[in-house]
Amino acid sequence: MKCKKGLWSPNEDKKLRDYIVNHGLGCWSFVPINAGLQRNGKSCRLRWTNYLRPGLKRGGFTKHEEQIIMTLHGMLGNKWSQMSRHLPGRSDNEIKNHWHSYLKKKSAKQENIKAKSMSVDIVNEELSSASSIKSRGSSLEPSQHMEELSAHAEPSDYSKEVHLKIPPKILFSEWLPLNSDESQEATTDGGSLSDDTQEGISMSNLQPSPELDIENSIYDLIFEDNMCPNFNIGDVRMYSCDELYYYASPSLLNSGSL
DNA sequence: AAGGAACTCAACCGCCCCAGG
DNA sequence: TCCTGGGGCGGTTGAGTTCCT
Repeated sequence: MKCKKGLWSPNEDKKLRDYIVNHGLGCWSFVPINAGLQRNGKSCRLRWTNYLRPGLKRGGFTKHEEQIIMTLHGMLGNKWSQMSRHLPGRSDNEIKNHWHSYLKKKSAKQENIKAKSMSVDIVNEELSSASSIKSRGSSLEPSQHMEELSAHAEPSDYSKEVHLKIPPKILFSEWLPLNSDESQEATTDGGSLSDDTQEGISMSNLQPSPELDIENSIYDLIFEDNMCPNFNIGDVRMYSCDELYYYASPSLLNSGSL
């Protein structure tokens, strides 16, 4: 069979998602055959883990997440899959991309600043020891050196600027049923997406573990209520309650959960 | 407004590990 | 013990998008 490459079409996504929801995760080599996809097993696995898997939190990384990645990278190196285990909802590929596109430079800059400040310390040390010999010391006090250095340094959290320019988004798995009508539609197409009593994998088994922070709490709330909207919802931390209400579905609001 | 540079991100490639025959 | 196939992982690519001059 000729294997297709390149971007996945919505139709292919639907086939893969339907198959896994109905049959669960098994041997990836059989998935494309059974699901009627002209893809290889690896491609299907990648598409599922990086894009279709429920619980994926897409969009901009928060400062907290970036901090975790920076720390973990210092400890683990390029162990992206291990890092992803510490960041619920983030795939290893996403973390890797973010590192290469942004955090690597940020990390390098921080290292550079650290190295500069260390060299300034050494220079100052030498100057102060020289001043004990000569009556005149350095023209610049150590604190002045640091001021000069920090004037050229990037703001320590300039990621904030990026987040303000491009508001981070949480993308609730687009394909999840928006309402019962869609679930019904899915049933006619081979099986219900939300029927826990059905044989095979159940949606409850696919849900992410609950997190305590507000972001994930709201995520869980919407996810568990099976009301994932087919649009990107702005990162809730960036919105006022009124704006959040604007995005949330009526049934969620009526539940009084928010 | 246009064109090039820089960036983002989905996806592929190739290597490695491990289990089963 | 060797071979083979599946799965996981990290590196890399390339198309699309955004930014900058």
